[in-house]
Amino acid sequence: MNVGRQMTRVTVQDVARQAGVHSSTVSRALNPETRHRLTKEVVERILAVSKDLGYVPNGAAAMLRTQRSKIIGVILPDMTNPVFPPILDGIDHVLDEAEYVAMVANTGKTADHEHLVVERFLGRQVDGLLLAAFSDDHTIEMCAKRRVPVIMLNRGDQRQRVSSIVSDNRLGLSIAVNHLVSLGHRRIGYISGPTGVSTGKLRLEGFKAEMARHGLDADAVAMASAFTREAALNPARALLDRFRDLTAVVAANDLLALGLYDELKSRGLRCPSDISVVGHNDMLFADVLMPPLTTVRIRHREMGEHAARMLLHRIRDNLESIVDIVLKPELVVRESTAAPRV
Amino acid sequence: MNVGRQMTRVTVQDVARQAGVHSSTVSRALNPETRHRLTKEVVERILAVSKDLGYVPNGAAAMLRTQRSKIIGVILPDMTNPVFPPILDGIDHVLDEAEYVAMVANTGKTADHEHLVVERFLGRQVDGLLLAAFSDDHTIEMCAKRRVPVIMLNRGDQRQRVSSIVSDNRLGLSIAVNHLVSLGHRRIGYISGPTGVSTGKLRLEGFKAEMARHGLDADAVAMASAFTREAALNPARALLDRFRDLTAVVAANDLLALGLYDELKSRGLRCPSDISVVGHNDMLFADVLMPPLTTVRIRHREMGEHAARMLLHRIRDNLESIVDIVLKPELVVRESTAAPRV
DNA sequence: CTGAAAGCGCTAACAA
DNA sequence: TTGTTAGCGCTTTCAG
Repeated sequence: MNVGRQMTRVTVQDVARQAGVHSSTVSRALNPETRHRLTKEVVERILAVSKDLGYVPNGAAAMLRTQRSKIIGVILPDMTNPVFPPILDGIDHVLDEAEYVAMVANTGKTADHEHLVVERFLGRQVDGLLLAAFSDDHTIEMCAKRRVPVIMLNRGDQRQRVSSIVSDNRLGLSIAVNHLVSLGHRRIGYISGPTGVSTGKLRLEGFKAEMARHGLDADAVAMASAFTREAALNPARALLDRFRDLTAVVAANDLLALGLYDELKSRGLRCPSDISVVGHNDMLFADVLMPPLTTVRIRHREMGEHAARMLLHRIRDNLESIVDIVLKPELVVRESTAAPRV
Repeated sequence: MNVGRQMTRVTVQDVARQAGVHSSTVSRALNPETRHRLTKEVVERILAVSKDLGYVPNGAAAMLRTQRSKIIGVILPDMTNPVFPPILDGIDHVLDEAEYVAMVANTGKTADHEHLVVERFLGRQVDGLLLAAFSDDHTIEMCAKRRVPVIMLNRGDQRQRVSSIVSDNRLGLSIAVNHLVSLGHRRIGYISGPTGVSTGKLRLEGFKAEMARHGLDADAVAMASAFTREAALNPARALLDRFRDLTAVVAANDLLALGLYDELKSRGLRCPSDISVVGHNDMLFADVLMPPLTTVRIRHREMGEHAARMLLHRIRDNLESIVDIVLKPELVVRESTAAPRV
């Protein structure tokens, strides 16, 4: 082990001098890919010296030289939304194994800020981008122009310019409605998320389609301005005020379902005896809500893993093909749904 | 705006040529700090050309030259623990404003892996490190040797080598016990987290101290192997089996409280009528658990913001002084606590 | 106020 | 098998 605090950074040159070789030889010895081209003896000596000196390669220099950073940018709309931590966890896991690192940023809700963050990441030389956010057109164009590999996560690109990995949102809503119908519900409401993003749009379509398939009216629909607990209040009120005969409500995600719970509670309505509720996502703690929430499960961690793997694959093999992976969700029945009272 | 897809990257040289100036002038024009030393006219021309060409500065080159990356490494033990997202959110917010970016990684639980990740981050030239994890001694030494600014978050360094920002854990437990005592409880159990980390250690001490202050026995203590929902099962069982007269249990964090809920439910015990429960952290959704959890609130987002600001401050002003910031937690009374039955 | 020149630390082509 | 050389793109003295 090294003694003495070297104030000045240790470089390949230092290692080379100490080992009595040229710096390029050190570089080769340190790289597992090229190591075999050297004498075993030399490699060992270099490795020993480099450890002894406490050498740490300077990533910036390598980056500049190789034009590859082994950094992946991950852009989320809002980390405090509980669907994202498991996604991030899955991403981290895959990147970690591949010796990549993740740069992570929240983008709030504005396209401008998203744009700024993406630009900042591109300037930091990310090798690829995982977009779980909003993702406005401008952003996607920018990445395309710079030829930066991008995978969209949890949301799809309407114009099919980039690969994506999503849950089958129409199917998810079809499953949810179907469950309620099979319990005997006929008057079913829907709290929709913003339809500007694919998740919101497809789930609403899924709801309407499945209602139609059962010959039911899909008139009790109210829009939330965001996929948050708070944003559910207004649509929940609208629904409950205007459609007195509803026996069940589907929410476009679990956070909206939770906001609906809040409103039910403040009106003294009981779930599921007065109103059945179905969510979507099976977010963390959906099973310990009051009551435990019946919902549609997405495997978020796997989604993150898949996305990261796809991206690395694209980077390494320089693929250009665009694919959409659609994961199939499944129903999780808990205590927020029951047969309607007669 | 630029037309034509430049396959090759745009550099300062390109901008310089196009603007009819030298690359160093471009550099000066692009840097707000040095911009004023140039003719207004020249600056404008350069800015226009650089936008027109779609110039994005190469961070790797700047990093290599300036020896500063504007990257902060953030190391977490486990992103899926709901205390961390708000912390990360706070960090992100501050870094974003300062035009820094965050590299984020999970470290699982092993010191080896943590070590590896920190080394990887140092190699990537992070300007500073925010450690919310485990943080074994080795890691801290390594950072100290390389003179990388570090702030520990949510955990303190026993040996006072680095600055930290934590909640007052002893006070937190004192508040929790005090609340139960004031409700009339005398036989109170405790599910402790691992005492290898400061959070676990200090909370246990806080529990014991406060019990002693009230002249109560602190004999009903069981250890969990981790701060997770699952890890609460064994200690919960041990406590419930061995101490039949308990009327209340404090858990070292909310996840452990949740695991205790699980065990209570499987035994048909009701909370709070049979057993009162108090948690710690006021994690996301503590208010919608069944029953809503009485707990001790830590302002996690603020903690993240403070930590990030402290770190940036240290980096910019090159301070060496070590400080510990201790945030005061507060009690949040919900429905998991009530007076004991007589 | 602007240009010239050097160099951050690394790697990859080419030579030997 | 190893050394030489050049250069990635930027910033920053130093000159002028």
